[in-house]
Amino acid sequence: MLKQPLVIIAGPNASGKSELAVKLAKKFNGEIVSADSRQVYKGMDIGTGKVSGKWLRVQHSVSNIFVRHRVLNKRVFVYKNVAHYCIDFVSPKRRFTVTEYQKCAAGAIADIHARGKVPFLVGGTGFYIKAVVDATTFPTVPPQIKLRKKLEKKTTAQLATLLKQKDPRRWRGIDRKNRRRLIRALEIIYVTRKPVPKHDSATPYHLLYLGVRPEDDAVLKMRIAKRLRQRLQSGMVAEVRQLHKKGLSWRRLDELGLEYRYVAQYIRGKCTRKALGVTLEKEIWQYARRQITWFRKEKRIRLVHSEKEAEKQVAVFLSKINTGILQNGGLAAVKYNRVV
RNA sequence: GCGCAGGUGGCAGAGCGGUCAAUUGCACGAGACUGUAAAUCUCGCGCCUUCGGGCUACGGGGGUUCGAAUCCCUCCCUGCGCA
Repeated sequence: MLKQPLVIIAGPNASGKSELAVKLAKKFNGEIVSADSRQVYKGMDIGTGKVSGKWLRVQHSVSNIFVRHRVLNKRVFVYKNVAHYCIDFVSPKRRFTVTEYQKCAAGAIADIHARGKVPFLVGGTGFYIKAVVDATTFPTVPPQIKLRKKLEKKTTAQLATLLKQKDPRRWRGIDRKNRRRLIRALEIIYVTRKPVPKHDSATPYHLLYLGVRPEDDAVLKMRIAKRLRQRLQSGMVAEVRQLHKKGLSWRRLDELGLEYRYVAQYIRGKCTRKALGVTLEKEIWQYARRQITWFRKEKRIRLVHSEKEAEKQVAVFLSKINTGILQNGGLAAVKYNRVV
């Protein structure tokens, strides 16, 4: 079977991924699959920089002979007339996980392919992107709350020793000071009664992996600062208040990180408005650094510095792909109808 | 001008005769990442190094001592109180 194309657009916070993606998707008959661990949540809009799309009913009228489509009358998140998937669909009260994301994204991609369109995987969550792009297999052990509580009582050193006994191979590779990882590894071992399986992964797609990142750190910093100011001015605090009112505990908000963590602290009177701005700007920058570290490691990435360059890359990539779909112009016509 | 309290690495802030290139936190830098990933975690952080060590350092200068960031004198600066 032929591999289907997948265009990835990755980059740190505030690098302009979303807008670029929409432009490219429009131009190349694409649809967007978001790869953002926070934009999946409903009600988290301003703080995540979610595009201001709407949930619309969509009729996919596919006129493509290769496709036996199945999606009819589905609701789709649409922004600037481009469909977005894996976004704005889960309750923030719940803890969403990579595997769930993986299923959602893989499904969306298959669906987009089935309709003869090009999927654009766009986001800043490296781990999520990797899970999809390499179809990583995760051990099928869902989080065991009770077990975790028990393990949580042990010291980090104890956990490490335990893991060393049960699974030396995993122990060798793991970050031995990271309790969260140790606990998960042990959890897998206890449930499956076997060592943690080796990771296997293989790309099921033809990839074009694009990276966006401002040439200069100073530019990125400025963009972060500017964006933050806008968020704070346009209801960021109210959004967090609203989430809390709807039942998100402070603890949960803290876990959600960045804006959600620090605005919640501000609301609880733990810092002044001014201090909030300062810390957040710093924290977001640090986060961007972590993202960059992740993507730096990804050797398949091609850095693009402008919209033009990105367009060119996509054009060349798609023209090389020999699926027939793109050449014969059998592109699906899609209509989005407003849902009340 | 007098009295008191201080001046330590980018900042905050320990140390108060040797084991101090100097606890710690923050900032900064690098990195990890097998169902929380905006999370979680690690390492580095005066200068040089053949990684043994070497050099310059705790406001400036001078002293005491085998030895000072730590004690004394003096100068400069800062904060508080009195003028």
